[in-house]
Amino acid sequence: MTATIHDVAQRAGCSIASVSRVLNGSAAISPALEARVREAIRELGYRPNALGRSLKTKSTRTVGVLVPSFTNPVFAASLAGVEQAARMAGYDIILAASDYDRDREPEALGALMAREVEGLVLTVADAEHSMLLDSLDRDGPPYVLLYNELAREGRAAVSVDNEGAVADLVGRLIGLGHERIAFVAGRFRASDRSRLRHQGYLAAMTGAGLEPLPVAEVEFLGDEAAFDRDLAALLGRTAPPTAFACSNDLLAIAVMAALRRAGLRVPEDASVTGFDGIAIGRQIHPSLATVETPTHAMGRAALELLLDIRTNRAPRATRRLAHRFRPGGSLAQAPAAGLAPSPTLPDETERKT
Amino acid sequence: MTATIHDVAQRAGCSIASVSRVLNGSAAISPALEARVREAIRELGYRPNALGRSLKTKSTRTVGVLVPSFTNPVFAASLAGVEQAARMAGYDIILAASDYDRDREPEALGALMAREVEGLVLTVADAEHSMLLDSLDRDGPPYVLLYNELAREGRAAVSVDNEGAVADLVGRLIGLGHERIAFVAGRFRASDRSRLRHQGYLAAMTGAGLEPLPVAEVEFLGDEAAFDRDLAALLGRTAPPTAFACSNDLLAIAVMAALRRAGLRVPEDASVTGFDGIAIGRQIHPSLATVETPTHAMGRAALELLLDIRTNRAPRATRRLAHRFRPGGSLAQAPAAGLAPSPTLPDETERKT
DNA sequence: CTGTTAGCGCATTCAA
DNA sequence: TTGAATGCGCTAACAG
Repeated sequence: MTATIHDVAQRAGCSIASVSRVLNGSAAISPALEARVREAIRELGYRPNALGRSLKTKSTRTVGVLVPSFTNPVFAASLAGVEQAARMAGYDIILAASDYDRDREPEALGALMAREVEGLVLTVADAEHSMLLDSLDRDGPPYVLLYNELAREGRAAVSVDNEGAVADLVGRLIGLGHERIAFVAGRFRASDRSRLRHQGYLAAMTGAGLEPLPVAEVEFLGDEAAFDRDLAALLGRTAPPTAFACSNDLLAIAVMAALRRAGLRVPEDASVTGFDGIAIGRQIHPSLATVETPTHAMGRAALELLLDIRTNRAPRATRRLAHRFRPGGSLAQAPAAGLAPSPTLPDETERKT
Repeated sequence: MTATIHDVAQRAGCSIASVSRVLNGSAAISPALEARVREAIRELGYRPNALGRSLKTKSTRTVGVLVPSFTNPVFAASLAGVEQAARMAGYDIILAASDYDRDREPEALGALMAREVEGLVLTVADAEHSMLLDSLDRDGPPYVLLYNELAREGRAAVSVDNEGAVADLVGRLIGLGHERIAFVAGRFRASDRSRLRHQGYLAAMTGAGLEPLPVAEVEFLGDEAAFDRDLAALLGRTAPPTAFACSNDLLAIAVMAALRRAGLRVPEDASVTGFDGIAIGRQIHPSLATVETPTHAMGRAALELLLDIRTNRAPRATRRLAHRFRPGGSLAQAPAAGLAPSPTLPDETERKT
C-alpha cells in the first residue's frame, strides 16, 4: 500500500492539512514544521494521489487527444507538439485513436470524457456534419479541432489553408506546362481535408480553363495490387496525366512507387506533388515537391488555443497557420506537348523480391 | 454542472446505492426501479465520473506509455499496437515522451505514477543502468519494457533479437562480397538498441575475419551538413566502405541521401541496410533492404504481457518476437574494386539498372 | 501558523 | 430488494 497524506501527517506529527499546505504552498508554514513534513515525505517516498486531488479540486489537468492514427507522420508530429505544449503547461494527455473509423469516434470520446478531461484536441472524419461536435458543444469540455476546417462559427480549430495551398500547387504545375493533371485522394469519407484539397485542385483547373480529371480515390492502407488497380484507370487513358497532385505525402510517395512499377519515370514522364511536408520527403529520390505544413507547431498551437479558451483568453475561432511550398525533384516541366508518353515495356524481369 | 449519481438517485426517487447497482450490475434490482433509474440517467445525460469510481475501487483502468518520440515510425506503430490492445481490454492510455532525453524520463514517469496508472509500457534510454527501473521495481506499478533488451532477470520486456538480426544482415553483406562494411549508429547514449545492433555488427565482422571499421555515430536529428560531416570520416578513407549497415531505417534513408549527395550510387557504389522495417522503406527507390520487426504486434504484445503480469498470469520475462529479413534494391554485390575475395555465393537476386 | 471538518463522486459494507 | 452510512485521498473553508 502506498503512503497517503495521513501517513505523512502522522509521521511528521501534524495534521493532514499542514501536509497539504507544504505540498501546495497554499499557506504559510513554520520552517520547522515544513522541514519535518518534507522529511516524512522523503522517508515514506510519498507522492500525492492525483485522483483524490482532482476529485476535490475538480481539476484534472488532463486533456484528451483523438487522432485518426499515430502511424501517419503528420498526426505523429502534431501529437508531439500537443504533448510538448501540454507538458510545459503541466497537463497530461489521454490518448485515443479512431483508426479513420468515424463510428469509433463516439466511444473514444466517451472514454475521454469519463476521465473528466478539461479539454480535447481532435481530428474527426467529418467536422461539418458531426453530431459529435454538436453534443460536445452542448455538454462537453472545450475542444479544438486539428486539421479539420469548417465554416461554422464558434468552433475552435487549428488548420492550414488546404484549398488555397493545393490551388497554388496545381497552379505551379500548370505553369510548368502541365494540362492533364490528376488528383489522387485518400478516401473522402475518412477525411474532409482530402475533400478540401480536392476543391483546391478543381478551383485551379477550372480557373485555368483546364478540364479536371475524375478524381482517383485510392484506399490509403491497401496493398500494392489494389493501389495499382486504382491508378490504372488514370494511366490507361488515351492521354494519361502528366502530373499527379496527391492529397498527402504518403500517398504521393506511394504514387511515385506505383508509377515506377508502371515503367514511368518521375519527373521525366510525370510530375508528382504531395501535401504535408513530412520529413522523409526530402530524403527520397527524387525528393518530393509538396506543401510544408507546420505539423508540430499546429499541435502546439492547438493545445495553447485550448488552454486559452478554457480561461476565456481566446475566442473559439479557426486559426490558420502558414504553409509554404517546398520544391522538389518530383516536379518538372510537362513532357513535350502533344505526345503521349511512350508506353515503355514493363521491365518486370529485372525486379523480383 | 454535470449530473452526479445523486441527481440520478433523486430523479429516480431512490438511493445512490441503487443507481450504482444498476450501473455496475453488482446486485439484483427490481425491474421497475431499474427502468426508473435508466430513464433518469437518460434524461440527465448522466455519465459516471471515473475519478470517483477509481478513488473508491483503486482501479483506474489506465496504463502509462513512455516513448522517446512519436515521430519515429517505429514508436508510432508500437503505440498504435498498445492503444489497440488497451482499448480492447478497456484501458485508457496516458502518454509521455522523453524526446530521447534520459533526464526527462523520471519526471515523465512521476506524472504517470501520480495518475495511479495500473501499469507502464516504456522504452528507456538505457535499461541496463537505470535507477529508474530499480525504483519502479521497489515501489511502482508493473511495467513492460518495449525494445529495450536487458540481461537482468525478473524484468518484463518485449523485444527482438537486435544483435542476432544485425549479425545476420551483415553476414549477408559479407556473402555479397563486401569487406569494408561500416556501421552507422544513432547516438549510443540515447539508445541501447543502437548499441546492441552494433554488437551484432562486430560479431559478424570478427566472426568472418574482417576488421570492423570505427563506428559512425551520427546525430539523429541534426541537419544535412552535420550529417555529411559525420559521414565524411568514413567516405574520406583511402579505401571507403562498400556497404553501410545502419542502426535503423530512418538513418539508412538519410545515409542513402547523403551518399547521393556525395556522388555515390546505391547500390552500385555502395550498399545500404536498415533496421526496423518501416513501411516507407518499400516505396522508396531503391527500396531499402532491412530487418522487418513486428512493431505493431510488439506494442500489442507489450500491453498484453503487462495485463497478464498484473493478474499473475505471466512471469516477468523477456519476450522476443520474430523478425525477418526484407530484401531490397539498396543491397547488391560489392563493387569489383580490384579485390578478389573468396568466392562466396550470393543468396540474393542480382540487380542491375 | 495549525488543526478540525466537510465534502468531491462513487462503490460497498451492513441493516432493514 | 433497497437504503443509510462509510471512506477512498485530497483540498479548502473555518476555527483557534
